[in-house]
Amino acid sequence: MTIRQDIHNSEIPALCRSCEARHRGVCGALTTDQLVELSRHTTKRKVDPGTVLVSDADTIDSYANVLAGVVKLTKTLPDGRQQIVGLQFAPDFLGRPFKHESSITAEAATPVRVCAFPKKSLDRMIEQAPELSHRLHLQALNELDEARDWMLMLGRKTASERVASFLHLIARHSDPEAEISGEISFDLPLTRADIADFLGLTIETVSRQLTKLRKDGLIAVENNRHITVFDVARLERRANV
Amino acid sequence: MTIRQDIHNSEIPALCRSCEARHRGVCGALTTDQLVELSRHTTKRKVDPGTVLVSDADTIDSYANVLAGVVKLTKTLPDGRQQIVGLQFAPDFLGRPFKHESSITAEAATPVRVCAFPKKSLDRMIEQAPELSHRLHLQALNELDEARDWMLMLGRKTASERVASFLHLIARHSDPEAEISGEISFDLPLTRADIADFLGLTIETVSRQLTKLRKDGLIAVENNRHITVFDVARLERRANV
DNA sequence: CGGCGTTTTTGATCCAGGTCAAGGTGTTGC
DNA sequence: GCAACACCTTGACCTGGATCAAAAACGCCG
Repeated sequence: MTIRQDIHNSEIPALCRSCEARHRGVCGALTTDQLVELSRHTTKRKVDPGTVLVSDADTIDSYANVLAGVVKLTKTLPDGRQQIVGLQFAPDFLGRPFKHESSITAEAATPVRVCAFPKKSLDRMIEQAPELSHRLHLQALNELDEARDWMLMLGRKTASERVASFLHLIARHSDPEAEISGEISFDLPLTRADIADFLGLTIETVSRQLTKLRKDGLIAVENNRHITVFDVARLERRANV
Repeated sequence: MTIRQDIHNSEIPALCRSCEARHRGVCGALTTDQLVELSRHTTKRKVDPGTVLVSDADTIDSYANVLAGVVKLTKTLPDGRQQIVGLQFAPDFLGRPFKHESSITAEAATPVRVCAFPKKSLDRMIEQAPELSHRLHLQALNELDEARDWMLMLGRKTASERVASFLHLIARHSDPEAEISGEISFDLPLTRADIADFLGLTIETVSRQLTKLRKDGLIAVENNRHITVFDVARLERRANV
């Protein structure tokens, strides 16, 4: 008990408090025993933008929680055309349960902190902890819903609707509680190239659409990264959400 | 025991044998008790193409197994632009666990047989049968993988690659065991309009690309629906899978 | 079989967004 | 402070696929 308490008061809580934000992490679904076991194999890492966390060539042997930053999931055609197929924000879970190879590359889009643990240990725990399994199921369904919204965007929206949709997505993520109509500021977690790969456009088109939004007085841009949206509701209308 | 055996030999087995094909159905994960309970509220339906099974306006109060045919999941923008975001083949499970409203419309693309049961009953069983929950989790992950392949297609592939990808998808589905290189025939489960909504194109472009494939000697088309692919490997190369 | 609505194909034209090519703007290190 | 580099914007032009219009093929029913 003292030992457990010890661990619980030193390493694990820090790990878990961040995992637990917004109740989408993994740790809160585990018993103290499992946490102790897991923490033995856990490694926290801080990685720079551009670092590849999982390559589509690899076999997957670890999972991770995103503690801070944004991870982009990409797919690439043989000739280099690329598409971002998912964005993982803290505290999302990173990994593909029940499968040993990935067809997806995961790469840090911003400076990222992750907390990684071996697939084996967690897979064992999934079987024992229905609550954990349920959370992972929920995240999968959630990602599926997002992917489908995104498919509508990729298949049917115009360039200007796409860029507005993207800004709206980031705005909502940066402050989920924000007023529907009103002003909101945030830093873009992606470069223009990433935004283009996200939206299925080129960087030139993204840039032109941002310029248009700026000239229309809907947003302000500082240092290419910091965005202020003056009227979220109007942006949303442009996005055709 | 006799009663159970009775039921098991009359209604349920028929239902389950179809559900169970390719091990993606729901029934095989249930105990006999649960099957008996479920079968009390189960209704099989045969529906014509175009019938809406779930509307995005509705609240969801039932699940279903697709026993035969193809169901398309669509999203529509206010101005009518539409995108197919999922295709459910038999014996897929149809429904969104843990949520009471859908942002998606499910519509029969071909004549379809479904076996529907109330959400409530199954939700209760999910909690009691980890095996069932696990299967649904697997299907969700599977659909997520498919959605992401699809996003790459929608974001980055050309019209000709898209149409080839589509034919390849249907070919694989119609005979998963088929030779990689060789001939294969099948009926398209979708109209040109559906194919266009699937691929993010217009019907004219789909038609032109099919004509091109025909003129290139890669496929033959009879009655607008029956397709023969002469060289699956060559099609796959065109698709840039 | 022939008439009629629906679906598909084909053709002509147009335009949103891609491509190519400079030029700006920040950021980092010396 | 300024050189070097990475990133972003702007402009000119081009093209793949959309749009509009019409003809052809199919499917259904009397």
